[in-house]
Amino acid sequence: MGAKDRILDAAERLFCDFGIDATSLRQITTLAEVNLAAVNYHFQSKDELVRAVYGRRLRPINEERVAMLVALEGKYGDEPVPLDLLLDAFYAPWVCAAASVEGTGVKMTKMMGRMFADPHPVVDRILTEEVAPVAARFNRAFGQAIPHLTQKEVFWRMYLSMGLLAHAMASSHKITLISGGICDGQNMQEALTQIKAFAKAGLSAPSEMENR
Amino acid sequence: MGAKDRILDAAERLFCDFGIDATSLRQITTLAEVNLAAVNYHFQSKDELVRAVYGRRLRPINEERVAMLVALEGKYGDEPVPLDLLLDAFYAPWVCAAASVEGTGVKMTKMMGRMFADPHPVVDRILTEEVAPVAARFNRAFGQAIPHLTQKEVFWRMYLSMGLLAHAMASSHKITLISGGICDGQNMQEALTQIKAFAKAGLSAPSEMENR
DNA sequence: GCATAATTGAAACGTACGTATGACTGATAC
DNA sequence: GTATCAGTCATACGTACGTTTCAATTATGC
Repeated sequence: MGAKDRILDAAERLFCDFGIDATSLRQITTLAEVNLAAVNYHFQSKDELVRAVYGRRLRPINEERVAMLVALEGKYGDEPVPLDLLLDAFYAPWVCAAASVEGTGVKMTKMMGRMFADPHPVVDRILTEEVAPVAARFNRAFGQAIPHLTQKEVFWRMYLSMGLLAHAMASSHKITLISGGICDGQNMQEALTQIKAFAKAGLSAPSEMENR
Repeated sequence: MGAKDRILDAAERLFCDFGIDATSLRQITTLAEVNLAAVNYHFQSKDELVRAVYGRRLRPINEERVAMLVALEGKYGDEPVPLDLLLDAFYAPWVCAAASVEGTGVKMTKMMGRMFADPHPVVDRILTEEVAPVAARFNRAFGQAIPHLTQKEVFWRMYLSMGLLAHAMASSHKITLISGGICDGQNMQEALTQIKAFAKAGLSAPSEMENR
């Protein structure tokens, strides 16, 4: 494995554990067993390295999400796609990706879940570039699946649904702590089951606008 | 207003916008118009300043949450408190606190919402000290309000309910962006309405365990 | 096999960080 | 009036940061 990939792996692992700001290039290059200058050679700056680290994971995830959505829309034609299946396309690729790197000991989920809360400007940019378009794509499908809601409500609920996953991912170890071990936040299958049940009910809830 | 409070205010404002790591003591003392050494005089270190900044806001919020819960439990006796009212006690003090400092231009919500995702060790400690006990207190009440769930499910759903608020708080500006201005994440009343509707349905969803 | 390009190496750059020091200020107490 | 003490100040300390430099090395094309 080349130096470039070793840097990406090391950076990812450290970003997950300590965050971007608290991770120095020297920590990264030490862990990757490459020279310090290699980062600025292969990437141009720390910011570009961050983009590369996120992009490497986000791109395939989002491609799969859109592919699943397109397949569902093709299957159901003009009818709305059932919420269950929509949520699978929305959530499952995240969990699969997380599971696929789990063996390496990388807690990718924490880094990904942090995206929405991270104040780092680079993360804002990554979110806009990589995630926002996919969200917009899904928003239409959710709108058709829950037609009793206004457009505004659909946005809100889809956004909150993303938040459920982000929260569970970002602070997976904390539910284990708080619950005294009853819940296992690291078990992504268990988490996904809970999240999906919660999100499905939340999305289907009656409109708040109707009552006015 | 004394130097100590001016430091707290300045630190809070900067932590909200840029995060803890990306905020230097020099930025804080410049904004607060105090000498650099004042931070280490009034607080002992940056870490202790962080604790003070969070504690100043968290303590009254959590006191009010518990007070509301106690009042509800007193009123309903042995009967379970309705979920609606429980959620009010759970959520409302946050929103009130956020609204009360809104006039100062401080986006307290972002800092608070970030708590669950922030990898900074000091934040972990704050969460354990200030938030975890209150969460445990509410968990019992939620368990009684949704008796059709297992203990494990109650934990999960309460945790996800906290996540909804955290997500909306931490990334309030991002839903405005993504939705193209249709939703207003800064409008905490609008957010609270959406979050409560979502959380109520999510919490009340049928058990996933029953189907096995 | 040799010219050329790509990559790595050790070391230094300037800057910024959190913290510590010791002199100075101004009020309060006796 | 002077001793006391909380608070402020300018300044320096040591360390670590991201980035750059340029020579040394390795791989590639012909």
